[in-house]
Amino acid sequence: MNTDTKQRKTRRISAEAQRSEILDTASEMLAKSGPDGLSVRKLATMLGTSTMVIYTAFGGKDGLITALYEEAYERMAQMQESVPRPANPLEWLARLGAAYRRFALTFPAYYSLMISSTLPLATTQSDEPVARGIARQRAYQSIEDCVAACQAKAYFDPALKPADITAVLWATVHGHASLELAGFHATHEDAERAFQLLTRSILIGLLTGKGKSYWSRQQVSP
Amino acid sequence: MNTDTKQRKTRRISAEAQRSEILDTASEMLAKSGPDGLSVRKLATMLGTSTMVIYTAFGGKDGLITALYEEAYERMAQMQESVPRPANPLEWLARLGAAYRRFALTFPAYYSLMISSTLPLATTQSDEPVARGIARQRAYQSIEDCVAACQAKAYFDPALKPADITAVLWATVHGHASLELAGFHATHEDAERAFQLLTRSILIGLLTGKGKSYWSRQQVSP
DNA sequence: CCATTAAAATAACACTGTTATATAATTCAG
DNA sequence: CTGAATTATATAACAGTGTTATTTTAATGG
Repeated sequence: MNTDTKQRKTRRISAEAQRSEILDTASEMLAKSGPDGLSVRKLATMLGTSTMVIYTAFGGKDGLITALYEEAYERMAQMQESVPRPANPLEWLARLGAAYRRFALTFPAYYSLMISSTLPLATTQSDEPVARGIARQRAYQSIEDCVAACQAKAYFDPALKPADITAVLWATVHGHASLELAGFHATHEDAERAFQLLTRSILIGLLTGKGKSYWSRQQVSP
Repeated sequence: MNTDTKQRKTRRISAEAQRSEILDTASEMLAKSGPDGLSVRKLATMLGTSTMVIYTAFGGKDGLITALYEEAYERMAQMQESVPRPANPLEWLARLGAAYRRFALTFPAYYSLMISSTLPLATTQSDEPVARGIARQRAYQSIEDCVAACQAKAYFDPALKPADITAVLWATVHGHASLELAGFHATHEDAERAFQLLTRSILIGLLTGKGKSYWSRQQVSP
């Protein structure tokens, strides 16, 4: 019988355990010092190792940031999926929007990493960009499903392209979260009021007659 | 008579001319290589001088970026102010929103600099942040005036805080521009359709009954 | 006209990401 | 189980960055 049954260990711990250990420390660094404060050398020193372990595990800083990027979308996807799904898709949509904002405010470093266009975009080949697209897709899935449900109930115009509605909703919550994180609003109450006005307005603007009647009924007597 | 009538020249050209010469080259660099590609050393080499001239003129890279930041808001303000102002404020508002998007698409480097929160924010004292606030104020002025005009005509609910409406409109166009620049939309047509749907929806959602009647009249028979 | 002063060039410092080389540990074959 | 091949780590060096201290140069004012 072969001895391959014993688990392969590279050095002391498995490669994946080391990968996640690096990622954990890197995410701390990211949350504390921001994307610019993330240093491969500091990270290695903080881990008590050499810089090479980051290179063997992630290929370099770009690979590390890409991994953090995917981690950010993973967390976003989890937060979106953990939103309770009420019977009515309009209520679901409102909760999804609130969850998006909550994610941005809870993990500002991850969020700013997600939206920063100054990333290693055109890196090697069509390899990492694809993986990035997959990670994003899961985060978008909930809102796409919700839009489809709203159109199925004719709350939104079924003639509209679902992707267009999704883009509109995404731009709405993203625009607010981006401004709020940038310190646009003086107080938290101002930000809260603006978010409420924004989400209610875009909903009203998108709703059909059937959607509006349901919405107003809910608004009046909740 | 004194010899002070001759214009004081520091070296070869005036300090302000040198400042703008540096800023011009820096903006080219910014537009070509993005905020990360902006290097003090490369800039000095490109100018045929030493790095010290940037330090004497701007105090360092942070000061240079702050100057570019103000330049960006200056251009944004000019683009907003150059928008023709029709008699009806709703049409004006639509054109202001289109101008915002046009600015982002025309000067993506300046725009990404404006919205990048990873800037030398808490730098020295309460000196540069104030100047930054002033530069922003001018860019916001047009939309604030427009909102006030819309509320005066009761197109928007006069009971609402003008700042809230402004924040909503700003988040809307900013959210779309940010997503479009990040490559969210596959084609230009998709982006165009999404922008139209977004701006029309937010307007409809914000308008009062009086505003809606005017808007639909315009939409039907333009 | 010369002494003072301010600016620019030069060189050095502390840092960054990355890579080439050498060392150590692990794996695999016999 | 032992020796050879492989792989990961550590070390050191390279090219680049922003910044600062020092020296040199130019412009100013008495």
